[in-house]
Amino acid sequence: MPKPEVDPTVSLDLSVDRSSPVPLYFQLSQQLEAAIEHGALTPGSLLGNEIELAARLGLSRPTVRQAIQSLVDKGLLVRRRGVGTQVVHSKVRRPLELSSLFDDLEAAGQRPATKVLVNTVVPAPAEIAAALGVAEDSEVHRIERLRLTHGEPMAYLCNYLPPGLVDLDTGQLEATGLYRLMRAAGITLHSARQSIGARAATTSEAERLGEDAGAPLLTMERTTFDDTGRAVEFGTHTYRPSRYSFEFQLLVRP
Amino acid sequence: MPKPEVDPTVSLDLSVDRSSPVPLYFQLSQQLEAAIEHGALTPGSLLGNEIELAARLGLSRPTVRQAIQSLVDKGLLVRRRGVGTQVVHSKVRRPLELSSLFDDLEAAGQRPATKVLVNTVVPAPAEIAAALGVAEDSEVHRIERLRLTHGEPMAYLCNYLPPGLVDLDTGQLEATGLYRLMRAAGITLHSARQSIGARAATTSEAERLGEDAGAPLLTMERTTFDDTGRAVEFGTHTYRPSRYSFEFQLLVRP
DNA sequence: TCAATGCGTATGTCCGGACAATCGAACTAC
DNA sequence: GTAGTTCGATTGTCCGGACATACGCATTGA
Repeated sequence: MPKPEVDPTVSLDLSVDRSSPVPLYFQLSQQLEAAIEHGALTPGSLLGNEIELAARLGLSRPTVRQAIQSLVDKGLLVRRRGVGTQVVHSKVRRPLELSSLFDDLEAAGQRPATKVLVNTVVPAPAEIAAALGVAEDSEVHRIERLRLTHGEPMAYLCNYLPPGLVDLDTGQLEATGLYRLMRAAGITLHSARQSIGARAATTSEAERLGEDAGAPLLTMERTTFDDTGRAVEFGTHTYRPSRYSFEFQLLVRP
Repeated sequence: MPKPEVDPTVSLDLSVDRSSPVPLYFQLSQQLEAAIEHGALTPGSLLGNEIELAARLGLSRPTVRQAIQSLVDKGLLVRRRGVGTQVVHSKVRRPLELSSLFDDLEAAGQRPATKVLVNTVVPAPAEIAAALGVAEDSEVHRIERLRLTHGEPMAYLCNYLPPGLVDLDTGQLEATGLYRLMRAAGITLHSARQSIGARAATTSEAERLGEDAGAPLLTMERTTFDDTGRAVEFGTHTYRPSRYSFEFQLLVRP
């Protein structure tokens, strides 16, 4: 007969600093997340009821709930009415984020390099104008980049940006990623509409990426919006499927 | 000189039914979402401050905040301290959900058809056993399906499931999607780890999908977890890129 | 033996209030 | 005229309590 699946309640030492400007619920959620990451809270273990937890920390229940809720939203915890809150099993981590290729590679220790092929201003073609929500033939930035790892080309990136948003210095573009430049320019990235497909490489694409003509390529088209809903970037990317694939984690919206 | 970008506060008739079992915050958020979808709340318009809104509806501010917060989480609204809450510009809609190919096609009016090629029980190969978190060579379900639209093959789906979770009737598999069967069996889908790539079709793959050998294929590998973190499904899918691409919307986690 | 009932427990929902932090605009001083 | 300041408006955070609802388990009944 298998053992019962619910681990016992775990008790660990949590504390909050009321003099800190960091919100209390955030302090708590960070400590809980660290405990989960660190293994102090094992998958399946119960978190102990909210009332008692609040009392132990000298917080109110709404504050504790807010901390727990943020972790539920991240997919780290599951609440069950009448049962309690428990840590999700398995190595289900890292929800899907609006990811930057540059950051992804750097996080993977790949030391990405970028070669800027084009950095200019052009009149917007119809399709790009529609995606960015600007007038056709109005001026937009156009940058083309080759992203390399270990000296080998990995992706070809073509991006369009509305004018005046960010200063596109070629040197900076080669040193860091586009998203970092945009964030540094005070743009709050909010959401993106993506489309991922595949197709056979044309001759020029193949040449750029060091593949044979007709080889399969992974393609991605993306329009990125800031927090007011303005389109701030449109890009078409092609990846060498032998060197890159999209990996992400989805959460079901309740 | 351009006009100021912030539209005036919009006032519309909202109401809640206290006798309904539907939570008040949910009633409100649904009405607001409908107003946004319907166009009564135009992009950029301010929602009016929370206090006054609460008073007008006879609700408390926390309840109103909960309603608004749920729409902020969905990406429909933006809060700005000292300014107010406004509707996001643009047609930024539909966040990314853990999607079912079957449902996606049906929503697109494609009338999907499914042909079950294999529906059997096999000893789990090492890779599948690891993904599902079961012992190697323990028994797992294996189903292979061909998904067609307009009589043409569109995708080849190979899935593995742990035993005992859901009753895999071939007739039902041809009539509906796997996720629907799982939900109907009481499984609460929670998250999935996906990997999307591309490669050239092998001879047998090409034959199955009606492509030429060497043609580019879009590939997807997915492990799905339920709300306790158990793996409940592992699948490898191949799509004809001329007939399918992945489209989704990402939200940035604040 | 097995099903129906009741109870404790935990989360879900909701209230009303308080103060802090931040933004934008009007205002003031130079 | 311009720069800095003040101030009103609005969301952000937090409290303490109340009742509703659902789940799991033990008890009871057939």
